[in-house]
Amino acid sequence: MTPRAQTRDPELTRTRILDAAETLFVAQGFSAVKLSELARSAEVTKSLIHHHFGSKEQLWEAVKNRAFERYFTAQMAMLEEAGEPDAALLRRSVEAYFHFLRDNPGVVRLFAWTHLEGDSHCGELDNQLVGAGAEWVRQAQSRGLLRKDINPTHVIAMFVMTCTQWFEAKCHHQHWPGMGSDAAFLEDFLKIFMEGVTPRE
Amino acid sequence: MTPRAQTRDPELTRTRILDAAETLFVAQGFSAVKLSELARSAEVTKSLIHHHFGSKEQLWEAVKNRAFERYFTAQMAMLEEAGEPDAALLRRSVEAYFHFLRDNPGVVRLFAWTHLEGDSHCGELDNQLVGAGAEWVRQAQSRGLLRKDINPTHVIAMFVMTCTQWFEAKCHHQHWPGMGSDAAFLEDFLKIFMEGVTPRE
DNA sequence: GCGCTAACTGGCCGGCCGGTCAATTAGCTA
DNA sequence: TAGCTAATTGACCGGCCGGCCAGTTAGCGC
Repeated sequence: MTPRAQTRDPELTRTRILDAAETLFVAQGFSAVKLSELARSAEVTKSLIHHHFGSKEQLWEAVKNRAFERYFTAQMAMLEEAGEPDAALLRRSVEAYFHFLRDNPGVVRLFAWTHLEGDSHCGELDNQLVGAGAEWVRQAQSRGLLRKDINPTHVIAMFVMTCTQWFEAKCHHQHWPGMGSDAAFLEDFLKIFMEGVTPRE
Repeated sequence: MTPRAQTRDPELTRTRILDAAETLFVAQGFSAVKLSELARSAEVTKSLIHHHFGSKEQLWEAVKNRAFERYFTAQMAMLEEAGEPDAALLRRSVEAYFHFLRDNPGVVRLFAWTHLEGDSHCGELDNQLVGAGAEWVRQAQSRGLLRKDINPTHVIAMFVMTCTQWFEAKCHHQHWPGMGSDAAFLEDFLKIFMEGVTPRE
């Protein structure tokens, strides 16, 4: 390791390590990543990683925490700018979530790795999000905008899970005969979903 | 390794290794599994694993192939006993798929690991399944049992993905406020889904 | 300037990883 | 029963893994 610029910037170093680690962890998962590879990719020494993060496990935690905080704040922002419940809000929320995942494939994979690890921490993080979403559904139900015989949390869960799986298992179903594009699938999902949650007179 | 029963049974040995490997791979993923641990768990020497399967990668392939073949034949059987299209068949298929995944949690995790690896092989395997399912949807559409303005493959994909994600990300959403049981979620999903695919007059 | 703290380096280590190999032996065939 | 094949063993290997540590030095407070 030839000594880099004579200047020290611990904060920058931390983020350089975090960025490189996120890239590698997202791509390969925790145990497949080698610290030596990570050090090379972040252009730092292995010792520096230990200096800043203690151990590989702790670094993994730091990567997850940072990513999920980003996810959480982004979702919170989307939720807040949603405004008053009206008939089209649910549709717009689904579209927004779908596009968010499409534009942040790393988040999807990070979620998937943590699911497989059985790590429920990130799930707890969006209790607030889901709670708020479910509350909105409840209001819409009482106003007669959505059918009343469905658990509000299940409405949120259903579209969140469909969007997530669409991107998580893309490699699996993208070659299925007759499968359409992102946009085409979203459109068909919304047709079924919106029709399914609309109250019948 | 104290020599086991004096009897040799290569076929049994193979399946013992495969079984132990499946358990460990399902639980930890490919790279986190150590051959030494696997050997201990299968009550076999490490060398024997290499003798029968060549390498860790080849063993992983063998595990996946066996599991997906089991999955495939089980699904094929379900498809064949489905019989003639009628209004309730789609509902029964969703329930059957949901219960299959509930009773075979290993399959769900195996799918998830392969998705993260970007392995599309298992996805190709069920092209037949999806093709047959989509064909059934198409027939139901032309008979007026299902609405016609939706891509048949997307109908299949939608319930497959929802069921999969429900079990794959259980640790994530099981503590969400208001989230119900397996049965309650399935019920609500079916309410929305069936209502969404039913034609409107 | 002076000295302290912490960022940073490079060399090192014990352990264990996946894999190999020569030797042994069970079980089948003729 | 002799002989061959392949299942099975245990000792062994090179490599590299995560982690440690003694030493160097930049930057900041005084």
